[in-house]
Amino acid sequence: MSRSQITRGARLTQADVSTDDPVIDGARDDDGCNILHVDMDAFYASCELRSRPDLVGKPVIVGGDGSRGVVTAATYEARRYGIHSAMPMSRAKRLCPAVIVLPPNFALYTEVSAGVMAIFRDVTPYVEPLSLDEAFLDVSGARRRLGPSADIADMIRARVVDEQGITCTVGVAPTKFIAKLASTRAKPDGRLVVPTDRVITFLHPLPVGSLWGVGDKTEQALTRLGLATVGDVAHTPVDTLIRAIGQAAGTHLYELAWGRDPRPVVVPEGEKSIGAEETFPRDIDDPELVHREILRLSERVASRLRHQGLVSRTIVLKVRFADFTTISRSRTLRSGTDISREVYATARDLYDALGLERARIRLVGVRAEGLTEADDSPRYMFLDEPEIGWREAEQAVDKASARFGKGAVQPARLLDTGSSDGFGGAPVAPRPPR
DNA sequence: TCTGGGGTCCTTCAGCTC
DNA sequence: TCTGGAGCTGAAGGACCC
Repeated sequence: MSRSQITRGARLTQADVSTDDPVIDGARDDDGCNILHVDMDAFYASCELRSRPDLVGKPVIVGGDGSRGVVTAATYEARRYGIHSAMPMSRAKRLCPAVIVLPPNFALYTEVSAGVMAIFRDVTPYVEPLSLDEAFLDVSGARRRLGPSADIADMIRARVVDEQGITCTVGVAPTKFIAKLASTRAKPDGRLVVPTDRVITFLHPLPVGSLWGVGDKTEQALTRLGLATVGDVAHTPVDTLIRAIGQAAGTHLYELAWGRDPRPVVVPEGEKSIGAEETFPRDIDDPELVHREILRLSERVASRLRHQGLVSRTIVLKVRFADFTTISRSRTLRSGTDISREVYATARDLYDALGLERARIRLVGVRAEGLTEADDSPRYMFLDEPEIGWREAEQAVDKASARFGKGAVQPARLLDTGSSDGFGGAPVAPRPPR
């Protein structure tokens, strides 16, 4: 997306967004519309194109290029070929042989995201990020200072282009759910206001898959009931929905279908779990290789725990087999831990307890749940545990990694021994500081 | 066609305590 | 002492989101 394509600060007209939409704004009819949903357009791809202007206007996708990679983001030019995110890379290349594939650069996306979120927090303290590239904003207080919600939305769009060089789309509505639908409808590089009195008109013709929380399985269940649109769901007795899809989902969808979504914009308190997982380049059946991968993942998870000053009480091991069936096993510890060695010991125990004999494994994952602040968490010492132990040693490793780079210091088992297992190792010798 | 990686939430079931 | 129910917690798995 080039800057020249963007009508900076301009109010959208009906034609800017859609020519056949019965509820498109264009007017200042945004009373009661205090919620904004801001969504970056093809975020990862847009970040890449900032430094590669030669690729603007071309079909570009971001994603892993290995045999099992999937598309993480696609420019709108690539989407014209039917490419979308989560699609296997092999299929994307078949659909568009000329597509340009870029590897993901999450450090860059995190940096751009921080800049964008800072713009949001300039507008209102009530910002609820959903991911790196989207957030809800409650602007009910900011309206007194900055004007109508639609104007605030346009100001945000202009600032994101000016300061970060990418475009975004904003949905403006009385509730989070409708605001999100509005931004989806107005994409890319648009803004759509759905006033309170037009919510039902906007909502009911949409397919059931538009409802938040309706994925493949739920859509199939609703289709079996003969429900195709949101309006169909709204006119179905809630008990029928509960029988088909469960208590929570049934009542939730019924309320959403009538545009009722009382959830406020919540400033997040912190993460609830931290995990890492890895799909092997090919399915493996060697327990030693699985142990090594569990060690590598445990190191990553524990390092992130220490970095964020958190400890975890529950360690979860995830295993996906060659046929894509997935199981998980968990164990709750006596006290929270941020020690790689303990995370690994627990995850490895869980794996060994499965008693898998040469089962073909596609993926393993390690997740830490039950997170609390390390300072608040009591630590139970064992009698044979030295006062200065693994925790201090691993903190020293963290410092070395920060100075010399990731992988500068790591368990000997993870060093590349020249084996031909295909998973390799990490850099061995620490580099001297410059 | 052949499915990544990082998360959250919900449901179900089992075990424990009162 | 035994038994059943309620309530809680942990574990496992599924579905969903970006």
